[in-house]
Amino acid sequence: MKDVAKQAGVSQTTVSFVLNHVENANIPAETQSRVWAVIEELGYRPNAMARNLRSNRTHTFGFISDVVATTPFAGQIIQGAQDAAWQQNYLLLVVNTGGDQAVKQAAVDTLLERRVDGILYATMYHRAVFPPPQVREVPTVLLDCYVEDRSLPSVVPDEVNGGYVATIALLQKGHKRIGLINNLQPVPAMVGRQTGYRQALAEFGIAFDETLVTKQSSDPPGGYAGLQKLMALPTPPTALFCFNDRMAMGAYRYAHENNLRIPTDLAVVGFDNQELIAPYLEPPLTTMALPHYAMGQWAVQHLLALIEKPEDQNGHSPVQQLCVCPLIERSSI
Amino acid sequence: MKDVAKQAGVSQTTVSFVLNHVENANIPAETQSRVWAVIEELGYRPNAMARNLRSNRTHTFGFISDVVATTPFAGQIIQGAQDAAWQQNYLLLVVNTGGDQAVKQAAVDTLLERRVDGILYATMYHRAVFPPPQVREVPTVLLDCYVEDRSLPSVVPDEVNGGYVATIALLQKGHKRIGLINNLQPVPAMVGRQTGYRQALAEFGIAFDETLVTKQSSDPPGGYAGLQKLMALPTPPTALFCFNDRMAMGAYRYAHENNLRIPTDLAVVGFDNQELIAPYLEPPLTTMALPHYAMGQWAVQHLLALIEKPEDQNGHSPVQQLCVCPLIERSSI
DNA sequence: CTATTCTACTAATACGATTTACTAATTGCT
DNA sequence: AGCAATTAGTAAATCGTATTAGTAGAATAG
Repeated sequence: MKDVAKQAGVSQTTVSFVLNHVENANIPAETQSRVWAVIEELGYRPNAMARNLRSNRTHTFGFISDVVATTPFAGQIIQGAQDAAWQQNYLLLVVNTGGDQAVKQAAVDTLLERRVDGILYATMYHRAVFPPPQVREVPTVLLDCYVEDRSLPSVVPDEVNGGYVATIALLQKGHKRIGLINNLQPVPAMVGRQTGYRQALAEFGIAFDETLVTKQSSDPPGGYAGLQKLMALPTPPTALFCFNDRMAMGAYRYAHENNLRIPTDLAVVGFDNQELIAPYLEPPLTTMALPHYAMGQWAVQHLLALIEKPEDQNGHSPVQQLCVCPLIERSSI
Repeated sequence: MKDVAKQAGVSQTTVSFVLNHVENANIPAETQSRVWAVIEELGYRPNAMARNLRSNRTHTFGFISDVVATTPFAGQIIQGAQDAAWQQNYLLLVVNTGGDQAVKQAAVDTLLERRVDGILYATMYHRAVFPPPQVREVPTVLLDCYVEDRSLPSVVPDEVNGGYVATIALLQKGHKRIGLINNLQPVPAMVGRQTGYRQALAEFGIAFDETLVTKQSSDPPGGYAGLQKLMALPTPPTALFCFNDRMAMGAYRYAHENNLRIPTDLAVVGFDNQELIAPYLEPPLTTMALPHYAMGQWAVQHLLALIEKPEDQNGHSPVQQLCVCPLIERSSI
């Protein structure tokens, strides 16, 4: 910067002013273009560290997650966050902890040392978390997770609505007996989707039949076993809502092996819209998409809002945002 | 730091010395523990920006990629890089360009402004790239990609060996007619794997039969069509090597529909070890894994080497590292 | 007993920006 | 013409650390 100043015949202060487009610095256009020309000529690149040190802003967010970056499930979370951040001239410092509590702690410490302007704390699937307390030293938003006492802002999929929409789609095709192959673990997705399922049934005046829901491991074998069990019922279902696409994959297998035609004999809707599975099943699977990209975006935008106008926050309890899961229609219902 | 110094009754310099475990500073153990105690007490956290500014090292690498973070294909690349970096006290600043050249340019500029110690330039799949020339201002390694003139170090999968190993696995089971459903685009993976396939055949004294290789789109329909074509041959193959698991998925479908039992009537080996597909096909698919994690690790380690001892590099042309693809044995051969 | 080395520190500077407070020259207004 | 306001800048302080060059006193060597 000193060199630029010398070469342009101005002070270093002036260079800083033109570089930052300072409004009331009264630098005439002519001088400005002279400075810019020298900047170009010397290939000057401002030093972000010095700038950050002085202005006490890094334009960087920490992105902490268990294993998000790794999995085929939630890469879009990062993508959404990154895109939104990039648009506002922010960058993401990502660290995957692998679920290790000590690493989580160390990660938060490192990020705070580096003076990130905020923290995104993400998980691979929707669940409760217990982040290290230091995250509260800086604006933080939870991504695809939440704390029990809701003392931090969070964004998660609207599981209830997801279950509702999926079931409604089946009901609208005239189905009256709809099986639900749910997850074993009582995670929010499992509980929420079943709630939505019941809401939809109620809306169509159909009584909830406990025998139509079965809990299985959340993989293809689970889906296979689930459908097997449901088809053994006195009045088997004509439609099926699976907790996820992998289970739907197993259900498909059972259907094929037992000459059940999809969607004629059995309509199927999945969940997750797994890009490697759903479109390629035979027939292509109708399923609910998780709004990973949108959640990532929302998290960054909210973080920015918290930073720009913290006063908006005053008095309100931290936002707990729900993102809707869109129905992806293919050919299985 | 000043506050710590005051409270501990020493100079700021001394605090800095104990903080950094400076060897020949002759700070007696007693003073050191006094300082540490105050650090603890005040909850002092060093300011990385100031430190970086002074020492001109950020302990940060830029990770630029087209869409790596996003895809279910290569998330492990990031994971490997991140783990290796974390171990050496480095963090990753990731930016996904979405393949846009202007964004790529801007990304490099931003990272250089932030004075990253090095750049990792990654792609979703093995191919040639043309990174912005400024990456050369700082140590850079190409990840899962390379430049035509080999003027930058790179690490990519050993495609030839991969094709070779896959084919050998089939040959060792006694197969003599092995079909190859390859990709349409002449990418390194397509060319390399076919080369390996031919090498393996040659080693077993089997003549290359052009009619046994077909090029198809790299998705399940492509695999389906490919197998269909091969089975129409006068002497159809008894084994099949697919360019990837998704094509193998399509081949499976054709096999099932035509009462070809796997592996009895037809042995199949895929490529990619796609975690959502390969283990869940019926029977589980034997396939080649891409060494994404290992490549990410290697890239970071090489970057560190370039930084620590740049002199090792003198005279040598940039390393072009190949990583072997391990065979993942399941039940399809 | 003096000269040297060692121990345990500290003062001051530099890293590369941003920002505040100031000034000299010009312009505007009555 | 005389004073205020505006224009076009600049000097200097500051952000929080690392590091160099030193220093006062104690220990050791000759």
